[in-house]
Amino acid sequence: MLKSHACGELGTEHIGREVVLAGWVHRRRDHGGLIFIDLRDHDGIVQVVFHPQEGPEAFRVADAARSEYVLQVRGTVARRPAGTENPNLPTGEVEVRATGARVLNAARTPPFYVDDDSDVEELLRLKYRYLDLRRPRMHRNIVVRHRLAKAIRDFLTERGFLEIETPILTVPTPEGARDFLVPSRIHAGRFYALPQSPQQYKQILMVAGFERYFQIARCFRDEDLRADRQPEFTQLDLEWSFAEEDDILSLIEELMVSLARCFRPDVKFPSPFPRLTYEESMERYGTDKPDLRYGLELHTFSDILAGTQFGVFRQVLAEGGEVRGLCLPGGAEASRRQIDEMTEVVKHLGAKGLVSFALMGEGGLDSLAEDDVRSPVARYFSVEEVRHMALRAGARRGDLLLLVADRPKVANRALDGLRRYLARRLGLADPKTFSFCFVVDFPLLEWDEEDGRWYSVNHPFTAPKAEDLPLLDSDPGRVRARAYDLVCNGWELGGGSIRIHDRELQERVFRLLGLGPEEARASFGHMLEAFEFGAPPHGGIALGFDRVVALFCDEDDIREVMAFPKTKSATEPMTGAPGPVTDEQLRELHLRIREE
RNA sequence: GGCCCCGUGGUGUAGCGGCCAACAUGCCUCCUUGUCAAGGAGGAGAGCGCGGGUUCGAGUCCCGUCGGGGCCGCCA
Repeated sequence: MLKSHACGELGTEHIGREVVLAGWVHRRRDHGGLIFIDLRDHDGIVQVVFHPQEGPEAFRVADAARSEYVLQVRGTVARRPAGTENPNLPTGEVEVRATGARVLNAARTPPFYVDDDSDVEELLRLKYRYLDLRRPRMHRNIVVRHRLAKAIRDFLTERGFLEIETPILTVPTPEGARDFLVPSRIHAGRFYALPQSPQQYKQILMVAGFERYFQIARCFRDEDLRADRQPEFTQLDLEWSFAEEDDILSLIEELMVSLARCFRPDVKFPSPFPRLTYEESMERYGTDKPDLRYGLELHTFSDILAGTQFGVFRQVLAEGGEVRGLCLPGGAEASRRQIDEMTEVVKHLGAKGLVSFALMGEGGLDSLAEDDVRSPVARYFSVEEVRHMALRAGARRGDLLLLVADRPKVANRALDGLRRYLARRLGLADPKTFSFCFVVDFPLLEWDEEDGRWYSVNHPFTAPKAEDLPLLDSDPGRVRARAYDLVCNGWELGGGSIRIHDRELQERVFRLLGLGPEEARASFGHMLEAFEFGAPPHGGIALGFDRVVALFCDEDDIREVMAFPKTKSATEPMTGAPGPVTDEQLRELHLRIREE
């Protein structure tokens, strides 16, 4: 080894010890007759002092060293002279007095500062990711990622779960996200698909009798990227035979609690995790992944406004739309400009506009008078209507009612966005709270207007709730699934379901999805066949591991917790992926590039 | 597929129709023995992503294009 100690581990207990360190020049402070170098390695930073008398050779090395040079330093750990301790550094009570040093490798001047504070363009960071990852925060994120993975493996191993690998080269499926395809050299015109998740394999493992499976699995989806979505990502995938909803939710709750206690003792979280139904979540928050750290709950006012004089609302209601909205406490004083901004937010999300009512004046709502209601459209609304809405929304004088009228889907999307916008603007979301919750009872199916057919909300193996089975033929849209999501602070951390283990029910669901026996056999024949050989009832869940890590690292973008993420346009600037291939490679794969 | 923001020395920004494109930081040289974003003095370094247009004149306005980012759609 070229080093005896790590820079970051040195402390007062090492005083007097001779050490050999190796690391990078984090910062160099040249006082002419005395040079300080902050030496950084994987574990941290320590100050090295170079005296021309104590180590003339070492001093010459320090004189020539520059940022990011790789140095080996021999020296003695010493207590810093009184008054020169650095409380900002974990090793700040000591320093290493260099007696010898050599340059292990010089370095070009880095394109950006290796420092947490420098705000560098994403492209540059990714192109020089090895420098970006040297920054303490990024470095720490990758370490935390590893520790979380280990903690999860230990937790599940203790509970009898077995980590089993599943193939990366698998078969394309018609349902779900766009597949990444890998052409087969041996079979002309045929393709492997990279797994969107190990879904089918893990269910087959249940049929194989392993009962408790998990995997920290790489997954691939060829869809557009977001802050919380990469084409290549990692799932904590889990499947459990003979388990029911409560077993899986309890297990996941226990797991998250143990991780939070261990990794983020500074945060609060609810116990037990609240569970709300999909319907309730949509009604109260307009989304299936609500941020429960703050209120601003949504309300429906359609019934109150059934006889409204306001033409815009009347028309929306006549067309089957809803008038929904929320109350912004203390918002009555909002400026025209602020309300304009809120209007922009909802318009960007598809709403036609935003109607506001400021409740002015003093006293209870009973005494609310026409003059107390300030609104651009006040003249179309009676005081009674406004009072009723205010009562339902729990509003008081001094508050602001904000209304959107549209198809439920659009109104919810707009109000969810408005709610998050307001929370961000007003700083309502406490960063020291993990507001975990489970959203349950998702609908099984969703009607697609464009394609004119039903789609699985989760995936085709999700079991319907037993009490809703009679609706399967009569009113498929109302059938609820035995599906659940884990949500935290507005992030969908994961989801899963109890699966169908009965071949006949599976075929009914396939039929509803427009898959006849032939097509079903073509795509899922292996599953159907496996289920004929004694499939145990089973269920599972998959958590977005990158999102979990980001949550624990206090990052709002999963790229910050991935070593080598991709850009928004799915490229990898360091290697240049995706790259071109030779004609010979194409020929072997039986492919030809079509000129557009 | 749609909407929005950004693109100026190595890095981060300012400049928003007209003197040699400014500031900070980094870099280089010199000075400096207790700093820790060390300090002081001096210096080099960009013609404003790319292409076209408007104009007497364009980082500055317009169109296109490329790249980065945010959002909607998409993501079983």
